[in-house]
Amino acid sequence: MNNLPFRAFLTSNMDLEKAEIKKLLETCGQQEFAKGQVLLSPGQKCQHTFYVGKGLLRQYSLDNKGKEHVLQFAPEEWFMTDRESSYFGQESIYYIEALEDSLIFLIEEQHIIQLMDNFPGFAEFNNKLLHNHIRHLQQRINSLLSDPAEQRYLKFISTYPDLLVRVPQWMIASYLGITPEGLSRVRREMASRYDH
Amino acid sequence: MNNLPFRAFLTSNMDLEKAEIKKLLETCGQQEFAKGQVLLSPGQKCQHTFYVGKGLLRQYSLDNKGKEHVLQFAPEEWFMTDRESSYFGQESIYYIEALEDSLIFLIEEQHIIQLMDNFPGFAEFNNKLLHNHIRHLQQRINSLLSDPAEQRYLKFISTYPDLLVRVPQWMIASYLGITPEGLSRVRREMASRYDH
DNA sequence: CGCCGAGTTGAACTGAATCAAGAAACGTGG
DNA sequence: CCACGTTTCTTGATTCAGTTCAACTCGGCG
Repeated sequence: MNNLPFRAFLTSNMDLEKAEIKKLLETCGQQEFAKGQVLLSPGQKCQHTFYVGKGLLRQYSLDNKGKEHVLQFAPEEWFMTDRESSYFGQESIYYIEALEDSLIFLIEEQHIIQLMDNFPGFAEFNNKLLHNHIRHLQQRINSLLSDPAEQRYLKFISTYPDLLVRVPQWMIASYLGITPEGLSRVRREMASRYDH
Repeated sequence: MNNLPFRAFLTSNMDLEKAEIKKLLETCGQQEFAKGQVLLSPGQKCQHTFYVGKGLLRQYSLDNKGKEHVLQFAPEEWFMTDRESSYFGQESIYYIEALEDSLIFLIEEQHIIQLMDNFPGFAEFNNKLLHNHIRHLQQRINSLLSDPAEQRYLKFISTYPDLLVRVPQWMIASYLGITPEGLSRVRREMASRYDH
């Protein structure tokens, strides 16, 4: 079966040896999701960590007024899961949805634990992923606390230039914690400053 | 030497065996910090993960207007570190400061890696800590995106009831992403609703 | 006693939300 | 390939939550 995108990513990672990669690829499934398809809904337990081989996922919540709030995006070569749910076994409060037709590799939490127990290299690999995740979350919190809307938008652009063209503007607004109208105005303001 | 608080915490953790605990306690140092003392400043590399045996730490950043923003608090039995710095080796952009006279256990990143390599149980322990950290950060982001100031305050109270009395109000305001005046008004509003 | 940091309060202000409407882009079926 | 409805984006008018600035109180502490 064609697990090339995932295999290539794992191979490029220095921490992992052939045996570990083989074992991981054996135990993980893969599945195609059409644009708009939902991989996880509130109330469900998140069973997998998703690796995005192709396409784009987003995680979002719904507040009590029915408003969506984007927690994160995951384009190619990113992992996405609701760790609150998949690791701690709680019911999730989030949606995970495919924003494009996507090829997803699915890893079960128990297999991650097993691999960690058997391969120190995999434990370090996993450790690195978690630290990376924490780094992003921390930077985002700091930005939400410190920066006005425009700066958050600028940081978003420089961190995720590709998403700018793949994701509708109102979702970016949601990710930034402002309304679509708000982001529209921020953009107009920026543009007007630029051409005098 | 008296490493009892840390030993007790580690012993109560199911993942860890005696040998691992012994090794960890051997390699980690301990130090007392007075109230107000700074454990990490911007520009430095964060060399340690801090375990709080007694006392209270906070991590905060300074924005370009000189305003403080509290990233997190760490009371007894919590770990604190700037993982962006200690793991990725970058210079930190945060302060870590003791809010009370504190007894701190210091663990070096390299020792964590070593323990992970030698003890699968420790890898799982570490894994759990990281997942816990991620869970908190994610919940906070969701709250910052979804909830108005008052709800964020209510969540803070129910999550960290003890901090309410140990931390000055203006720091809690900073943690919540509002001004001290803002929080003062929120509290007045809540109180007035309560006694009619 | 006097000082200083913490908390409160009021008045004016502001960044962003809301509401409503129109324009542009997009997709789908005929 | 066009026609249609739907979604996205923009714009304006209004409202609102929360900020800013300044004054005042309170309690602890040298």
